[in-house]
Amino acid sequence: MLKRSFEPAPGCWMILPVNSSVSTKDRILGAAELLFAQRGFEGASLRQLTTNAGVNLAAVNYHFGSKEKLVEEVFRRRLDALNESRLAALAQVAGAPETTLEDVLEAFIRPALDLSHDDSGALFMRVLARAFAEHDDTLRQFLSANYGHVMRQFTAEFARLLPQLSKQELYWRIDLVTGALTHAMSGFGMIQRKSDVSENAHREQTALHLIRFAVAGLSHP
Amino acid sequence: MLKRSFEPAPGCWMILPVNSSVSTKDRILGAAELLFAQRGFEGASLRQLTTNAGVNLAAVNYHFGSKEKLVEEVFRRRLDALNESRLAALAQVAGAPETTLEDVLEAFIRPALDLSHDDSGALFMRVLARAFAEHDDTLRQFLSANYGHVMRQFTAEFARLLPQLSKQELYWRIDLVTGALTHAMSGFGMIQRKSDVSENAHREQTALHLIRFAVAGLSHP
DNA sequence: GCGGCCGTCAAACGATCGTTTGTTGCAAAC
DNA sequence: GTTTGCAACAAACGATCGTTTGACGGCCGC
Repeated sequence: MLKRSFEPAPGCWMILPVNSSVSTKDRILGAAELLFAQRGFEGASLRQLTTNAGVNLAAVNYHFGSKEKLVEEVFRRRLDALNESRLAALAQVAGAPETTLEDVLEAFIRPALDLSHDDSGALFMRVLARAFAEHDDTLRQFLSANYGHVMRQFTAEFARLLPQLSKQELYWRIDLVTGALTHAMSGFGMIQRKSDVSENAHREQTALHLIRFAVAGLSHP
Repeated sequence: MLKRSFEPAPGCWMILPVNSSVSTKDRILGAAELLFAQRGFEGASLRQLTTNAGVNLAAVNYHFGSKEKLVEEVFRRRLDALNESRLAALAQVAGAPETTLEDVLEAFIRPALDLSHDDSGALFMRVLARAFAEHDDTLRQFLSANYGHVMRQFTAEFARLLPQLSKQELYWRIDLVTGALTHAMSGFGMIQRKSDVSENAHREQTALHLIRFAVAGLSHP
């Protein structure tokens, strides 16, 4: 919207408004991520949200149209990048004869783990887990419509690597693995890393745990 | 409270007030379970809830004190019975030399699966999954204080059967299994049973899937 | 310098929230 | 017959919700 108004003069000096060290829109999105994670979509009020963001109450409806649209935008901002990374990682291994289950799972888990690196990314994982548990039809349709193809591509690759499983059996196992991963990523930090372990080493260990667990759950006889 | 007023004349004709085929309290609890599953704790209003239950708006605060206490009572009613069943089933196998991982997991999963048999029980599992995702401190403390000992007993038995795992490793795996099971039970019915399979057979199959998956996740090398 | 647009703001809108109040009907206790 | 206590009810409480409005100021193209 903001960018649209600059459209008549395309390219070049599109420095974006200089005063926006962090733009109002982004401040709202950041505050929304935090408050949605803490209080849920219904529990987070726009007044609390805009106060935390340091912007006017009306700014949400001005920039996003409604609270519901804001929720969608919070998801879109993160999931666009996340799923792009996942698909890129998957593309590097999909179809290759030497590809293992670990490789595919790594392509799925690693981008999410990287996202969880900074605090706000970890918060988003909580938001995502809440959304899963909500069983809200509007949100599920939005997620399915915009990102269903990612899940479908991964499923296809799993099916290739696990030809002995029936479709029914494969769906069951993927569903269970998804549950475990969502749960683990949203509770990230519950199993505290020891102070003598570096952040990087901790993430590496986490990825190992998740992948080994998922491999075992997917491929058991 | 209602029963207290009948206390002076104990026994015999305590038919309970005849008009209460279903008491007001239970009607509220039932409607709450449904509405909490559909709209969450914040999203469910007492007006909608009491309307669905066919009781007066003030009845909730009269019988339960507040909305928050009602939430706790919804959990207590189901979890008391559920965990009693789990502990009873665990007691039958815990410590025995011939006990397998499957036995312990069966003791944990079967009561929840039986609860999900009727619709309202399945709804409760959704409520439980939402509560997990909410990360609400009040609720978590309540759950931990009242039912933490169940998890602890099961963990101890898992530790006995998986002596090769470090404590850290065991916690990781139990956490992941918990996530998978919660996810699966809350989404119960997403993988539809075929019409030519009986309800009982479907439940049996579900239990098998869950247990095999959990065994693989817990005991992989 | 002027007009038009955009982002921000305080203020208010009607709706709905959880909770409280005061009354009524009714059955048990005395 | 009177008193007491419980349960249900309509009505209202103040607070807070998402959203809308209209005014104000700064920046652009002209």
